Amino acid sequence: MQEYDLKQEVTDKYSLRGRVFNKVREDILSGKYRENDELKEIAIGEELGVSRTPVREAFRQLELEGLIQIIPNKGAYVTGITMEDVKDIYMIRSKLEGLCAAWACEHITKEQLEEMEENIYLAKFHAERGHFEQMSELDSRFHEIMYEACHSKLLEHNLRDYHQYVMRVRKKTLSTVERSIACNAEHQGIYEAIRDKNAKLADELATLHVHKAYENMVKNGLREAYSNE
Amino acid sequence: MQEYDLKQEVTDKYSLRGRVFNKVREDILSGKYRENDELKEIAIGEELGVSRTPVREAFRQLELEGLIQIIPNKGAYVTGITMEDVKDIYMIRSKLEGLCAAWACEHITKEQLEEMEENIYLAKFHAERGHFEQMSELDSRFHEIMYEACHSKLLEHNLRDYHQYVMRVRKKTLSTVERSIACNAEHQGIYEAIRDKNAKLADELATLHVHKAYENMVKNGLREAYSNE
DNA sequence: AATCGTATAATTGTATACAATCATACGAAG
DNA sequence: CTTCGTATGATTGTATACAATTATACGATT
Repeated sequence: MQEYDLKQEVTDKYSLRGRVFNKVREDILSGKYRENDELKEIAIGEELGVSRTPVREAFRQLELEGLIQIIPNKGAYVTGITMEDVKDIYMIRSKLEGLCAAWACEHITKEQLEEMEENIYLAKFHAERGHFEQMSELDSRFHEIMYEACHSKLLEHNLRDYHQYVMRVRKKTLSTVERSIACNAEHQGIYEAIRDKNAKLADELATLHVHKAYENMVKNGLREAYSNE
Repeated sequence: MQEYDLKQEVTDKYSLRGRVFNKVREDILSGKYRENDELKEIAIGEELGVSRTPVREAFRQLELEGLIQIIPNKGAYVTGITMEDVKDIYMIRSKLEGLCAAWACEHITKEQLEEMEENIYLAKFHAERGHFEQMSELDSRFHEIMYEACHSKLLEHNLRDYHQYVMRVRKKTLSTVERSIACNAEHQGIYEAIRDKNAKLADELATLHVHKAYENMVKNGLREAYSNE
């Protein structure tokens, strides 16, 4: 698993296609490209200093991820994520994170448990002080540990994808001290359940955690969080 | 949504890349290519009478689907699906099909409900007579209707992907008269719950349905079902 | 003035040529 | 006999050329 990720990283770093893929993906998720924007192979290629070939290959991947839609002989158009999609993703994630937490009970390693504990400890510090950048990082990492610990490459892949999708939105959901503290407390609960090998509880708490995150986002105004400022 | 599917169909039919993608995907899922087989661009290209360019683009998509792994400057290797993966997929699907059924309660159309009813009626006929080919078709279609009816392009896409993944295995799970009849009865239950807008029940029944399918598969010997005869 | 058709430009689809990287085989040195 | 290094071949990565398709503009016709 680490091996695969390593390879992937190498690919992304050293192949032009990987660089194009990551760049365009980033630009779509960050909002640089907006819905229905047309992505032209030559333009993207020139911007990154590569020819059309790696751009095209990257486009095919982006299409499969659902970030762009390619109409044959016509062009590539940014699909974007609607508010409906965001809601759907949170609902799907709540189910899958529950499954993930339950599976993690069986497969998590001592090292992963220790990293979780450290993560929560550090997050407590930053949560109280409103260090939202660090909180976002720590939150991402907490979930990432769980994805790795569930020991299912399919579930891990699936959850990581969705996580990326809503990354931009998710950052905003941690932008209050109250939510940061509550979020970290929920992490603590999930951690303890996994540590105690209580799969049922871990499932419930992780499911609830994602629900809470979504509710908080809605409360704070999904519209503003979602639109590009 | 139909529009997208139509476009996709057109792409697959008329573009070389689409043809290559479908062909290789089919060959992997059908077991023609086995795990760790190396797929060479030139060989695949010659086999289908196309150049390397569309082959490479198809490979990038297959990589993202997780069906092959591309090692930079080395080659493309078939990943295959392990028995562990199959189990994971069924567990994931059981959760997501539940969600799908629940959402379908809100969004299903009269036409879709009618097609479900017809599907179940026809399946009863074939189930009792052991027409497994038709049963497999009908079963796929029943779930497909649900995917469309849930009105979430993300969930629909996700479930369809997994469905394809285990298609080959799934066919075998319907290879007894007893299971065919039980399966159809479960469909009937799900249909009625959706028809009555009982989301909670629909969720439970759909979740259980996938679990039952998996249990049946295990009982009938997952090993034989999975290996290539 | 409006509409249709054609010509031109722009863009994507595919094939091929070349560069870079990796695997293999063979021979020399120890 | 083993091992290392080099050379050769095979394969992938990228760029570019050409073909096919689509969009646009302009003029002719009604």
